[in-house]
Amino acid sequence: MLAAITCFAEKGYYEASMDDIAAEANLSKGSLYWHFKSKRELFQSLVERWLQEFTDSLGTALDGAATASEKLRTMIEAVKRNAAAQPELARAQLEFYALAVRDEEFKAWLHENYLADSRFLESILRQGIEDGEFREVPVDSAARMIMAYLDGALLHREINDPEATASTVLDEVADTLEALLKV
Amino acid sequence: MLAAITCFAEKGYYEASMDDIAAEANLSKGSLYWHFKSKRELFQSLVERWLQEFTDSLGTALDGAATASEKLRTMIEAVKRNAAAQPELARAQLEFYALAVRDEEFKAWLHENYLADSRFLESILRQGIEDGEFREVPVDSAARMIMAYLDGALLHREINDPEATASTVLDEVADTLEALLKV
DNA sequence: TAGAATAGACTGACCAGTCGGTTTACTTGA
DNA sequence: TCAAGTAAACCGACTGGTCAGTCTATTCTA
Repeated sequence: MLAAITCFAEKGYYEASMDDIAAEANLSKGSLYWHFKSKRELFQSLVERWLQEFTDSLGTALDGAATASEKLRTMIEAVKRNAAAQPELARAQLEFYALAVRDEEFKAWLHENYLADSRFLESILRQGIEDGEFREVPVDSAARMIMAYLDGALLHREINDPEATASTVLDEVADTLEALLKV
Repeated sequence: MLAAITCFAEKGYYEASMDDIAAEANLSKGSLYWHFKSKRELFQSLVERWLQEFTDSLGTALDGAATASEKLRTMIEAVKRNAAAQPELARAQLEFYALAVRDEEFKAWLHENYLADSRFLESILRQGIEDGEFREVPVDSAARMIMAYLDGALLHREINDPEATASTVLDEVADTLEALLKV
């Protein structure tokens, strides 16, 4: 699976062949197909693991964060950790979004995660507003905004500034969000 | 080229074959290759036109807008008009981003546009801050934030809410930005 | 009648997925 | 203790299909 991430990130889903992946993994094609019944399934398990890891990482990240902006930062910290743990994954992620547009199953997975993250963000925002820490903005659209901003920033990094680390980009996101949300 | 947009939007770059496009255009493959020397070149001219149209649309959009938030709205209006004129294009756009990650020429085009749009947004933000209309935020990161938010919102629409029109999404973006930026 | 435009059969490369056979590691029972 | 058994894991040649791009022949059109 590591080999697959490497190949997909380097060449993209369509241009990475199963032969490439097998070679990268020092495996024969036959063995590769012993473990995964198709290219799609291989990609699918990659995504499954990625989504799972992110959810876990987010869940544990909540401990200890008290104020809403601390929670927000902690959440972005989790994104950072994930990005740092597997830098190639960011590219594979874009590939995945492009595929998901045409794949109902992938789309459903992403949507589920999207809803979960939305709710999570909304609760943070609600708390922040109640505590007088954040401005009074509609929590639903603000939550969507944060998620769009996050994904958009990582997307733009790929295109406009591949040298920048995800970490740097995410620090700016955190700062900007705080500057915009705080009273 | 319309046929190509349709096919790329429906199937994606790799799964849309030149035969598909020729059929959609009621043309033979030979004729298609008489007009475009390769699949990449065909896609390239699509993007070229799209970027050009957006730049034009933006340029003319400036007339009549006085305050910074009016200008911001006018700009988003331009994005809306473009999206409305060719709904399939939004999907092709995501496809294009995914390709651009691995194509230096495409990447350079996007980057150029990105820089131009950044500068434009920064000038709007600067004006808004000077006029006391917007809060005092760093204009460079705020400009990046707006662009990331815009692209992110359109991306998320594809995945999470394909039924929503680009128009609806962009209205929310405009409102949210105003709510966050205004003093 | 030249050359712009179209037609569609054809080629060659590539690649997902298969298949028959081999190796490795582990169990079992005499 | 070890030979036989077995199943997980591996190997890579092969197949069938697809598709970008080519080529030659034909039809408009000015």
